[in-house]
Amino acid sequence: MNIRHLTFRLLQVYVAVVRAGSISEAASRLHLTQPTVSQQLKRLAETLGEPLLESRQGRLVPTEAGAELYRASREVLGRFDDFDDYLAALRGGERGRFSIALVNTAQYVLPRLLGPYSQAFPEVEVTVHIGNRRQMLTRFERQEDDLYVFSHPPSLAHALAGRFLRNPLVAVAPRGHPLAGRERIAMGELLEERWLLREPGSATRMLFESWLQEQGLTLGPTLQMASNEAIRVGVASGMGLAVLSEHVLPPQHPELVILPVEGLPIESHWQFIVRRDRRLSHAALGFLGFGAQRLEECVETRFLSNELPGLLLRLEEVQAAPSGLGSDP
Amino acid sequence: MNIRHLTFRLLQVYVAVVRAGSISEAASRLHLTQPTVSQQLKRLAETLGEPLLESRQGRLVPTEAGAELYRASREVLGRFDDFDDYLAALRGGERGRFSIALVNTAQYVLPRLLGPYSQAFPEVEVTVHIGNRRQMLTRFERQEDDLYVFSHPPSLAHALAGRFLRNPLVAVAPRGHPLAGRERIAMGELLEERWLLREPGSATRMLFESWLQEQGLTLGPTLQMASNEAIRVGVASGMGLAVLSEHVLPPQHPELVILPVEGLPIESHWQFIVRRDRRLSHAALGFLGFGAQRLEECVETRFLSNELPGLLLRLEEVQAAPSGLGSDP
DNA sequence: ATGCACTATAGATAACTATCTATGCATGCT
DNA sequence: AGCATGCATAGATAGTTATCTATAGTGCAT
Repeated sequence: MNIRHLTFRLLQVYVAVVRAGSISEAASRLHLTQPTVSQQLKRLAETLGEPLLESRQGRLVPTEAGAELYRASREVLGRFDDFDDYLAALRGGERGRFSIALVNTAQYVLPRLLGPYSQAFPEVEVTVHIGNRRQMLTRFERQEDDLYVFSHPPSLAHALAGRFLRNPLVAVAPRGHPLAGRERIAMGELLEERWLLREPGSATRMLFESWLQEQGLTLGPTLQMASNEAIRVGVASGMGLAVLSEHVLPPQHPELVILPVEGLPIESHWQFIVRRDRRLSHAALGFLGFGAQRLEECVETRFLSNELPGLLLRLEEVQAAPSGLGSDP
Repeated sequence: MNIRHLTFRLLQVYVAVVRAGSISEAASRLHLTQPTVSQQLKRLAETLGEPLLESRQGRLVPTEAGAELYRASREVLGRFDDFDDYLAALRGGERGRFSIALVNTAQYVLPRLLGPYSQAFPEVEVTVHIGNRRQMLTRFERQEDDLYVFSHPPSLAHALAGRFLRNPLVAVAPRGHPLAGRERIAMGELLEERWLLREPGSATRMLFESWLQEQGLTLGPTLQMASNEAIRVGVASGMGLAVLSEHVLPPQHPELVILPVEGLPIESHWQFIVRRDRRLSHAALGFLGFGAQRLEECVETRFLSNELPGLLLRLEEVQAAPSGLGSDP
């Protein structure tokens, strides 16, 4: 038999006939004329090289071969119905997978959004990659992920961005610091202190350094630690001062104080970055949609800055019809 | 998605592409040109409304939807390969089912053929119906079975016949019968004996009675029993005489003797009868073929009379191409 | 025997499919 | 920069399919 020209439609028609036990009846159920169904059947039987139905007491009954074809057809059609459901779930963003790459500092906050999302969409597999800004940039260049979180986005030539959270950088000092009570402090007064800095390649450090440059200031003694946590604990235990994202501080932080330095906090925003040239998975889109709607419930109001609806709109323009392949940059 | 125009061919092509990881490679494996495959893919993706493949480092890799389609396709194609095997087995007569209707007396002999056949083709389901000639005729009229075994076939207008076994009817008497030693006996001498007869509608009785009529004889006292076995035992225990198929007698029958009556044995043959208007199942054909080849090994040589090869030839002429339906008389 | 219900066949047509060759475009290696 | 490789698009064509209307044949029930 030549399977090539077998269509699913043909199987549907065949199944309908077996169920109806009559060609005419099947035809009317399928909204076709009787000769159409007769012919389809004939062609099917010829394709398979076996008669499929016999008339028995006025009712059409499958032959041995026909019965097996009926079984096969039902399985096959059922399998494709399942596939259809799967597709629907994919499209609805209820299922699938996406990966998201986070700049280190954002890991303190993103779970607030990811957690509720995963609860709502347990069938979606999310992969989270975390590293410093430089590492994330590499991933971005290589297009390894669906979504990226940066505070300062890289070139937006191939990407779209949407802010979703304020990320203020503040100066912190240990609780007993001499200037802790002051209403206003000039940065100049602090240059002789020892400063704890993140490693080069970190976004926090980059922001702090370019701020210093703007102010025309240069730090005195510094000490480098590759982790926000380590720095926070270091400051608390008197090793020095630091500029950190407010999100790094626990809600209660009795052993630390925020210094009211003039020009601080450095205002920045975390944003979701999406490559324009990579098709976004439905699941990732679903996640952004979830954020657009539910961000308010997930993060503290004072940090809120939800540009996600706008991002989604722009995405819709970019992501259009399906083609055989997703394009490759 | 519209499943209607989905062909198995399309799925085969898709599977080939996923396996090859490249359109060009798949095309060459399929002996198609690359644009052909490109287009098929495009159409497939459009039918399903989702992109199926992405280019990743020069290799085509399925998307989420594509991966699921690949799974579904393989299952579905596999299912139809199985179906194909099933068909092949059906065609080869290795599998399937048929039913055969036997005149009572034939049940002593047909198992000799059916037994070895079933051993050789254990996947074929055989149904055997047994009854007297009249009952079998009814089944024949109603076309309830694939094969029939008669000694005298009904009208052959709608049927083909092929002899396969001699069925001589002999007169039997109890061992001590006064005429048992004689070399030749005239039927006339036995008319006053009591005769045990099968019921009306039995073939054995019919043959005996028409033979008597030819001879211009009439029986004296008779006694009717609806079973060959009962009659054989009845004769052995002195209830009377009988005319029975030689096949009814066990190989050794010390308590019975065959009387050398003039004009006996009545010669008849069992034959397979096949309706011309009913498609014969491959399995039934296989059974006849088995008989044509192996009958010699299954029955005693003195009963042999194998016309089955001829019957098969005539059948081949009648049974032709497959049509959507088997025809209905 | 007459009619009803069902199936098969014929003939027509618009749409679609499979397949090709030729060509253009992007990517990545050297 | 240039070439090789691989994919996409365009245009052509023969063949196939889906579907219809009209009509003929068949078997069952009255």
